[in-house]
Amino acid sequence: MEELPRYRQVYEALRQAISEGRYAPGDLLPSEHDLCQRYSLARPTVRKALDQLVSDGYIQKHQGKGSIVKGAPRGIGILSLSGTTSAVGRPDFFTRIILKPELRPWTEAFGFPINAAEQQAGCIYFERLRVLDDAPVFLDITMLPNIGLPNFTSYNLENASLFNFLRTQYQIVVTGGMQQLLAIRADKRQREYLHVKSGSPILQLNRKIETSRPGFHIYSQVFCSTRKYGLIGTF
Amino acid sequence: MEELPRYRQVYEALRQAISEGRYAPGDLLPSEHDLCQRYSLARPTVRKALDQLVSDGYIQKHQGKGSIVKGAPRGIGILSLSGTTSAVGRPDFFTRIILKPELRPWTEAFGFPINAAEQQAGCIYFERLRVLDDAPVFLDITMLPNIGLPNFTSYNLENASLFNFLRTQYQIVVTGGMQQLLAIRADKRQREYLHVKSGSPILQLNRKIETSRPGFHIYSQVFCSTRKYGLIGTF
DNA sequence: CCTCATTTGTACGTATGTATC
DNA sequence: TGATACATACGTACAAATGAG
Repeated sequence: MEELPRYRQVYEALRQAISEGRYAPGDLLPSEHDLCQRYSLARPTVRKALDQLVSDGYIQKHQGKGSIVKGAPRGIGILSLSGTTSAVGRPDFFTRIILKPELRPWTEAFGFPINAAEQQAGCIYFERLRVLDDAPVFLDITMLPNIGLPNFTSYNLENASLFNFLRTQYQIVVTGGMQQLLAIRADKRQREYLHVKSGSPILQLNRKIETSRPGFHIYSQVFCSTRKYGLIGTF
Repeated sequence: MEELPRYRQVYEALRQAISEGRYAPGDLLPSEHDLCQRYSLARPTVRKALDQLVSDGYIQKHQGKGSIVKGAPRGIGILSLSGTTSAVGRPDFFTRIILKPELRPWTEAFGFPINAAEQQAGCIYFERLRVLDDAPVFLDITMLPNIGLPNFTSYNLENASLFNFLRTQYQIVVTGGMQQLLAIRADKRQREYLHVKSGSPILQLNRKIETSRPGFHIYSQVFCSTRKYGLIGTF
């Protein structure tokens, strides 16, 4: 097991505390000075953790005042960095495999250009349905290049987060990405999986996800009915 | 005139260089060491600028390798922090006022709760249409509390960014926010302004924007036809 | 209105670890 | 293997905003 950096440990501890309500919205976090003492760290280290909390929307900082708790970002946070599973963060959220991972040639990558190495390696393709509260929420199509992923197709992704899976099995971590958003009319297949009526408007997300492995990208297309839940993001 | 922090100056310089193509996608930026010498700064300062470029999607960093230029984020970047005008960044993008700023009582704020001070102060309400390439793209409804904004309704927002306007006139800067995304069917009014057909799917964004002034929020609702352009964001 | 303690913001310098080539 | 480049972490100093008195 690998040790997290110290600033990350502080980040995780505070994030958890906020998520559990041990710090309520409107509260002030302990001052940077206090946190330094509490964790036996220097101020730049603590500040890095706090910066991360700000950019994730958990707190807001004001000079001369302190760090104000905003609370855990609500809703379905697929717009943020975390994978869908951890972003949604509800125990009744689960994943059903529609189409098991299989090897294919690349045809296209949701409008994103792919590089030569990816093209040459072929594509691992699979489809999943994300279900919340007994209702289908996301239809999720994923493609990734078949580069250095031994036995990928034989594993079971049923209820593991893809991002966790890549991290633990292959030491690949997500570092960022870009996404394009469209409003479309659901087609027949999407209607069936998402249980929406004919012609219903749904969201389409095309995502190109960067990883710690240079030149290795995850391409993902998500269809989402927003009738019950809107997608939520912070910035 | 106020001096920007040094890390911000470096950020702006590099951002501009990337936007203008002086560093092309795939290029390596100068190393942190080089940038330190070039700008006569210490490494933490340069690193802060680079961190910002990473989180804005301009570059990607890899340990042992360097900072790889990704290029300027493309498309209509309303999902990012910048205001719409600067995010779109095209000279043929402009703003038409549909409804001039007027004072109203608060009724609701796009589903977000508002605080007592905001409720008490009343609401400045206005509507704008954003046009690109002669085609309407956004219908933008904005509400903000009438707190410390003398003469706001008498100014002309026609082609000024709201965020720039608040910054220069009132020293209010945007620090972050949250947004909710929905796919909806365009109603009659939206169809007329956005020039879409009956029943067309469009995007609805509800945004609550935090500012440097504690307790002062901007509430904004954006309707967007994605037929020609998709919304783009990085994460 | 001013002062002062507190708190965050900016910036420096240094050291060591680790990934890449 | 070594040189280079980024990652983590420490300690220090001063500036600027806030809020209490």
